[in-house]
Amino acid sequence: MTQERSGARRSPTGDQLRTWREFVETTDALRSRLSSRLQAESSLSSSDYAVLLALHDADGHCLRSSALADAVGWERSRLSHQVGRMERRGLVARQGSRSAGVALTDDGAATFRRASVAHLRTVRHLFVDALTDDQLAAAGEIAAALRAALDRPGG
Amino acid sequence: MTQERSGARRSPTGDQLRTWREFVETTDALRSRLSSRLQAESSLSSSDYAVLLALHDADGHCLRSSALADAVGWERSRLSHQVGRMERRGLVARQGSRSAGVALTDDGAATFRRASVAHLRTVRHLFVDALTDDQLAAAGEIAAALRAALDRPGG
DNA sequence: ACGTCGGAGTTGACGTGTCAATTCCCGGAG
DNA sequence: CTCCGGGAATTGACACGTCAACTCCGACGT
Repeated sequence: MTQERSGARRSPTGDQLRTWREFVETTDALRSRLSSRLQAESSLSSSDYAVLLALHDADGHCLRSSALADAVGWERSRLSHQVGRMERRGLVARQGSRSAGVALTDDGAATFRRASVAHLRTVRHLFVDALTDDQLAAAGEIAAALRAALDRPGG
Repeated sequence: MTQERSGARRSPTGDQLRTWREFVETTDALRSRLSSRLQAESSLSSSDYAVLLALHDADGHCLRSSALADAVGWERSRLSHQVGRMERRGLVARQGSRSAGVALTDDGAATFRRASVAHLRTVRHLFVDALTDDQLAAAGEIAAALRAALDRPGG
């Protein structure tokens, strides 16, 4: 990897900072574009979609809260609020008492299937097709390197 | 499900989708890590920081709302709410009547300077130092390519 | 059996982002 | 001068995320 450049902890150079800003602003814009497309096409937020996806992939279209939180990688309380809102809209249903699990309703499953077609097309259009094969591969490596830095103890 | 023959609008392949998910989840995690560091070190949100940065760079530490909205790339109403909150905390001040502009207070300028040292160190640590020189360059190219796709008419 | 301990799940309060009004101000037409 | 149109800026209502309580329930030791 990058070896120690002279000073231990000095600021990024102007070029590095420019790259950083371009990178973060663009990924932000991409995220928000995808989210508003999803909203416009299917009346779902990205969070809604993440939950529907996790439940759709799950056995019996049902998961316990903790497994679901794990699958989407969220805090418990965030999930609880999210599931509450989705339950009000009829996309999911809580099973039995306190800790039985969350299940996709038929409506939720149908909504997800409809949404995912459009969503995947958008992903292809704005990400996959926007990059060359080399760039796509590089994007994967960059993500892995960033993830490694995040997971490093001092991260 | 996926037909081989239809070229134009088919779904991403499994590999492409994996890369996408890894990419988006990692950039998300990076963003949220930076944001919580900033919060812990300086009691500023990323939005606060963006506004302070734009004003700090501005002539006279002051900008009209529309110029500021432009600089940070936000909706007007989002900016208005944000400035209102920051004004309550004494970081910025609205000038005169309705549309004169927003200025950095001394407190805001000092807070920004203090925050930026720590923030830039974190950026260096989690982004610049996490990537090889080649990866950093590739990140810039990827951002440019994604930006181009976003800006394209049909985007 | 009884207590109590701890983790899972929920709730409430609050800061934040978005959308749809609404207000304010300015410049031109009558 | 007065009225009107339109853009800039603000506001309100609501969806969302986070943090800190709080509730529930089952496991364990005695």
